[in-house]
Formats: sequence, C-alpha cells, structure tokens
Amino acid sequence: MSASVRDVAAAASVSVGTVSNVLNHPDKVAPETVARVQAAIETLGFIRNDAARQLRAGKSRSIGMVVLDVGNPFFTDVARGAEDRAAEDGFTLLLGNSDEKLAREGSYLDLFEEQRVHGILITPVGEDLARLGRVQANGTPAVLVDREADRAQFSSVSVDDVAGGYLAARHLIEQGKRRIAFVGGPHSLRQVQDRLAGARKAVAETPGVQLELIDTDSLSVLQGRAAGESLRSREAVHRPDGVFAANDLLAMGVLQALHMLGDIRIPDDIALIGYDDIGFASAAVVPLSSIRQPAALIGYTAVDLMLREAAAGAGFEREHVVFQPELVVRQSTSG
Amino acid sequence: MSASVRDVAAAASVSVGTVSNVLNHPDKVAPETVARVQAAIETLGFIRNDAARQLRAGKSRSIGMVVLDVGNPFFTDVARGAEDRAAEDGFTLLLGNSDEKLAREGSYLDLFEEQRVHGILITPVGEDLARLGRVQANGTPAVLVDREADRAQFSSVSVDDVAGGYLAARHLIEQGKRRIAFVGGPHSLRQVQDRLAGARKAVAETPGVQLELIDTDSLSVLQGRAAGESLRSREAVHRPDGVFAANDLLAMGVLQALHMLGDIRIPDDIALIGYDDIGFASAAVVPLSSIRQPAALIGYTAVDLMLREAAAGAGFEREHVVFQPELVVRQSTSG
DNA sequence: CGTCGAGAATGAATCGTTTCAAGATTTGAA
DNA sequence: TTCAAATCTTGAAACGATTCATTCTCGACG
Repeated sequence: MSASVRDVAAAASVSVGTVSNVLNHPDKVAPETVARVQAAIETLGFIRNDAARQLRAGKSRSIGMVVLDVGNPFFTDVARGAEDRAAEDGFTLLLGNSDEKLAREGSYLDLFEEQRVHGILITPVGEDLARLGRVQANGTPAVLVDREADRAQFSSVSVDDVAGGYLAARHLIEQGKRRIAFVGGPHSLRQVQDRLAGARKAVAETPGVQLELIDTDSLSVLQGRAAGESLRSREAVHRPDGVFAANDLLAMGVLQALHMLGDIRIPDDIALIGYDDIGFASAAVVPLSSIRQPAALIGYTAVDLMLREAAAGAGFEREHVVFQPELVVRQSTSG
Repeated sequence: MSASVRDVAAAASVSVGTVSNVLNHPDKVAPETVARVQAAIETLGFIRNDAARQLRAGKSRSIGMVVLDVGNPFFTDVARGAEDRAAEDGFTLLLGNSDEKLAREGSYLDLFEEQRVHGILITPVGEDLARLGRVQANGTPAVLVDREADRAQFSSVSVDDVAGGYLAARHLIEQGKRRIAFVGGPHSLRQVQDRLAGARKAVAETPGVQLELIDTDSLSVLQGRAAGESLRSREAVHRPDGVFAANDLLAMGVLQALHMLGDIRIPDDIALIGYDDIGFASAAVVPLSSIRQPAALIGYTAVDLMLREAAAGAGFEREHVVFQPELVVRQSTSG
C-alpha cells in the first residue's frame, strides 16, 4: 500500500541503508544526497513503519500508564505531568483506564508488554503485585504512582496518604466535630486504607470522638451520592457531624445528596472534606475543603524515575519519592 | 531478552508454524499438541511481540483518537464510549491530547500513521483538513468527532451546535435577559463558531436584544475566570444580564469570578448557561444550566462508523450522524 | 492390498526497518 | 604522484510472528 524505504531508495537512486541514514543519522550522509532522498520521501508520501522499526529496535518509544479512573481529574492531571516529561525525551504516553478492575488492569499490562513499551507507570488496583513483578523481571521498568510497595522491587512516587488522612480528620475534629464518618472503598485500594489509617490516628488522639465507616464500591460521584443518601435518610441525631470522603469525587456525591437533594446545612450540620483537591472542588455548591496532592508533579516525577531506571538497566537502585499532602480549607468545613 | 516463538517451538518440540497456529488458530492443531505448546509458553514466559505481528499483518489493532482537551470531562466521556465500542471488536483506543494546538495534533497524527493505526477519530483544531485528507488517502479511515466538514470526504458524528447555541441563547432571552454576552474562543474552533451562530440567530429573532462577544484563548476554567473577572470589574450597568459560555469549563470559570470572588447574584444579576452538561455542572456553586450532548454515544458511534469504513475499504459511502442537543435548566438561569 | 483424503505438522518466505562490516570515493599531506 | 585517512555509500543480515504450499500419517473404503 504505502511506500517503503526500498521504494524511496529506488526513487532517489541510493541504497536502503542510505535512506535509513537520512532518516536517523542525517549527519552521516552528504547534504546533496540528503536533499535528494528527502525529495523522494516527499513525492512518494513515505511514512515510516513503526512496527518494523520497533521490531529491529526491540523496544518502543512509548510509555504505558494505567490509572484507576480517567474520569477523575486527579488522574488526568497526573497523566498530563507524565506526558510532559515523556515528551521531553521524545516518548509518547499511552493511557489506559483500569476502572479499578483487576481484569482490565491485566489486559492493559498484557497489551503494554506485547508492545514492548519502554516502561510502565501504574496505580495498581490490588495488593498483589506479582504480575507486575514479572513485567519488571522481563526488563520493563515499572513505577508505582500514588502508591508505595515493596521498596526494593519498585520505584514509586507517592503522597503520604496516612498524613493526608490525619490532616483531614484532625481538621474536622478541630472544627468541633465529634461523630466522624469515613466514606470510601473498596478497601482493597491502598489509598483508601491509608487515608483511613490516618483518620483513625487523628480520632484516637482525641477522646470522645467516634469514627464510623461507610463503605463504597468505588471512588465515584455516584457512589458518593448513594452514601450521602443513606446518611440523609437517617434521623438527624444518628447522623455524623463530620464526613471525610476518600476522594473529591465521592465528596461531591455526598455533597449533592446532603445539600442539594436534602436540606442539610454544610458545614453546620455536617462538615465535609474530600481528598485530591481537583479543580472542580473549589467550584462546588459549597466549596469543598480537601487535601491537595501535587498531581502533575507526581506524573512528571514518575516518568523521570522510570526513564532513569530504563537507562540504568538491571541492578538499578529503586528510588522513592514521597510528597507531603496539604490541607486546603474551604467553606464545606468552615462556615 | 524474552522468549520468541522459536524458543517455544524448540521447548515443545514442534515447528514455529505450529506455535503460531496454537496462538491464532488453535482449532487447526491437535489438542495434545496445543497443551504441550501452551505449557512451553507458560514455562518460558513467552510474550507475543506485537511489532513483529503487526509488521506481518500490515495494520495494528489500535484506534487513534485525538481530542481537544483531556482535562474536559466531555471528552473523557466521549473517549469512554469510544473505548467501549472498540473493545467490542478487540481494538484498543490510544488517546492523544492536542490541547487545541495544531502542532500537537500534527504529531499525534504522525504517530498514529507510523503505527499504522486501524483508524483515527479526531476533533480537529482548525479548519484545514488537508493533512487529515492525506491520512485518509493513505488508507486510514478518519472520522470527525463533534464536528462536521466536507461530507463526501469524512464520516462524522456531531451534535447540531447551531441548534444548541440557539437553545441556550433563546433560553436566556426567555428568562427576560436582554444584554447577552457570548464567552468563547478561539473562533478557529468550529464548535465556537457554530454555537455563536446559533446564539446570533436567537438574538436576531427578538428585537431589543444585544449580543456582545467576549473572546477567550481556549475553552478552559482559567480563561473563563479571566473573562468573568473582566465582567466583574465593569460598572454594574455596563454588565450583561445573561452570559452564554461556549462550554461548561468556561462557564465554571465565569461562575467563580462572578459569584465566588464577586458578589454578583446568579441568575438575578446575571444568568449563566454553559455547554456540554459535564457531570460537575450540576454540582457547581450555583448549579449550572447547560446544553447536553450525548457524549458517550458520540464516541461509541464514531468508532462504529470508523470500523465500518475500515471494513468496507475504498469507495465507502461516508456517513453522518447528527445528534440533537438538549437544554438542561438549573439554577444558574432560573432562580 | 492399494489408494485416496482428511487432519496435522512443517519450514521457508515475507513484512520494512536498522545496523554494520566492507567497499568506494574523495581529500590532504608528503 | 602516491598513500593513508576521512567521508560516503552499499547491501546483506537480523528482528519475530504469520502464512501457505508441501509433506507426512493414518484410517477408511473399494
């Protein structure tokens, strides 16, 4: 169908090797020849076949990334940062969405391995990283994003979620709230576990504070709304007076159920805080307090580590970058 | 590095052809042999090299998609629909973000062509589709998303933006607003042109209604906030009483500037309507009226058309699907 | 008992690019 | 004028999976 190097070579009356050199090492070819070959490329509409190129190279110029939810602005921000760093070195970022499902995560991992991707960035769904370990063993560096694990095996870029959870819960307590509810799930997600652990710590520090768990199936607006509705349907005295949602999407859902569909005052009746500080949080019905993470920087750093690991080859000393989260107070907790 | 079909063949004491058959046509191989080969694959940790596979096949199992802004939930919704349809036929969606920049759009197009992608879905940045025409001519079907153009050359899935713009502006007028401002840009985007054209039509229908244009550099929250601030800094009498933003991101920005940073009442002082009806619109400080588009369905349909075109080959009769937008009234226009 | 055919397995050829050792040509110095 | 060095160009080999014309093996049937 489309022209190959051979066709270009014939049209320019040179060998295929020379065409390839024009493409990849133009300095090794006489200027006049370069011009002739480029003219031929132009007239034939030649387009490099990346498959053949990769086959020879053994590796692609792509980086694979698997996130938990592309619909979550936090992850698109991370991806944007990752893309920026990748572009600096001429790599392309391939974005996959696991939707918090192990099966989908697995098929993206398969795909990326088959594509001989340069490296993988992943926010894993579960605790079992054996599959990822195999990828790593096959020579494809994998970096954990927004998650830390076996420090010797995987480099990681994360945020101290325990500290973040602590900040959130303590803030609610400082606002005078005593019956705190943690809305989040599934608990197989490390992020959920850690944020809850931080909250537990803050609760334990202050006598008389109770912590209630409200589980969700995923970290989505819809699940948040469901959780909020279950709270709304309770008698007022049995409701918590502070809600800490495991991320902003959930918090937005809770907010919708309590404030917009119900007549519960935020923050007077119930104070609400989320996590991630996505752009939309500040523009919510009641501007949402949240825990800010440096999303773009996380992505940028993750690609950076990955590239370094790929360049260093085996025996690379894994690195671990941990950012500190930051409390952002808005009206949803401070009237 | 990693095992090849040849290694597997040796380990299972069969020929490479047989290994390939086990992988692709297991029914053509004796069950016992299949088992033996699969065992070998397992123990060697063999992973198909997609580059080699594609090289032979000539085409990849991927579909390329270029959107204007991944940060815009509208486009991630479209992408989600596209991914679903692609997955039905075993294709993978590669998502690229042009960020409304011609250069980035071009480099994604290059990349996709080099990867011999099965087809391309694109919301083009500018009016010049010559580049895309060349892609099409080289045998890669391209479908326009959220945009219509040369009907004979490209299939398209779009929403009647003129009708949408009309709906939005007429709604503001029906709410008694007479000094309408259209916030949007760049005008090189067809979406912006069309929505404005619709608004103009509605304005022309009612005597005594003025339309003012407030240009933005892109369709982002930040640009919306800037536009809102310029409005806020005016004397009240010179402000419009109705604002139609070219998309919800802009509208959210305007909302922040007017309502949260200023003390302008929405919708009493200024009514505000956006476009796209992204999920966050309903949860805004003042729930945002908007024009709804069937995002996921647009993506789903676009892949469907693309796949049909790819299957039919040259001489395919281009198809054009146009959805009708829908007015969603919330508090930002109706107190 | 010979022949035919279905089913299974084979392995060389192929896809298009890059690499690299070897050959060809030019340049410059002696 | 000659030779070595520097500069260009060449073309075959390699990457790894898939295809397909061929070969091989049985078993059934006349």
